[in-house]
Amino acid sequence: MKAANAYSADCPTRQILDRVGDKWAVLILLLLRGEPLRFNVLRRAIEGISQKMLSQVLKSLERDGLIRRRATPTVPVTVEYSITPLGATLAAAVDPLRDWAERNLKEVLTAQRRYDAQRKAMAA
Amino acid sequence: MKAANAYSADCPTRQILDRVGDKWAVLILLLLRGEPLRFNVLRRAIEGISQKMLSQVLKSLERDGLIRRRATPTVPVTVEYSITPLGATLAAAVDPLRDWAERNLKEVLTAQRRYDAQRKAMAA
DNA sequence: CTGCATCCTTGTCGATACTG
DNA sequence: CAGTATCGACAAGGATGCAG
Repeated sequence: MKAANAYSADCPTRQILDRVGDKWAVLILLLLRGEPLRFNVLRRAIEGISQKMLSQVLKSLERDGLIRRRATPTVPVTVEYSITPLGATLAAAVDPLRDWAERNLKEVLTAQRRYDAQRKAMAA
Repeated sequence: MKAANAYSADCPTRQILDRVGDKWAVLILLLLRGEPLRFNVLRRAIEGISQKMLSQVLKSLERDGLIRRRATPTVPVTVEYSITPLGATLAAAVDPLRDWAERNLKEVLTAQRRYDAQRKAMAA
């Protein structure tokens, strides 16, 4: 009931959370689930991501074996990113979370307002 | 406006991901699922978290309505954190992710080694 | 025991410019 | 088109000390 279910620094949950914790990574994974996409298509699909971040995260996802990069030597080059079977299983595991977000965001926002209002009242 | 399946900055998925992206928050949520816990118990259960971070994240979780804080006016004061029904549903949504982590961490690590080895070979 | 305030180091990330 | 390189601003996060 206590120390038994502690979370050591190297437990799988924490290692994966470090990656899923990257919001960009998850968004990319979800987008690629539908079909392979090109660099600039992803860039435009994800509002606010910089080209540096996109490049970085794509590389990281490829390293983890979650997506695959395929360059075709046209001029100029075109590069397609696609999800791997492993990546697809992760995306599926993220689905419940996305569903939860859509169903409960409003309630979370309400709780925040309540909390803030109460704190403000106490300050006064 | 954006493409049909783009992720705008204010979509629920991104807002929740910003919170779940906090690895500490998720760990705390999972720990509290079992039973209410005190501050220092949590601190010890989560290897490597600083007291500052713990304090910060707990407050944030409370604000979001995901956990509840209850102080009993003993001397010295003792504080218990417990999960709310809303928080419990989020924890449940995170479960598939934790399962995925445990089942697939090894494969991810393998992919990383493969990737690194290949890059090293190309550098040479 | 449970925190908040302060300082300070470190890393993160956007902006910009340039290459194949 | 698809990146890499560099710089600088900014914020996250650890350490410490103090308070309720």
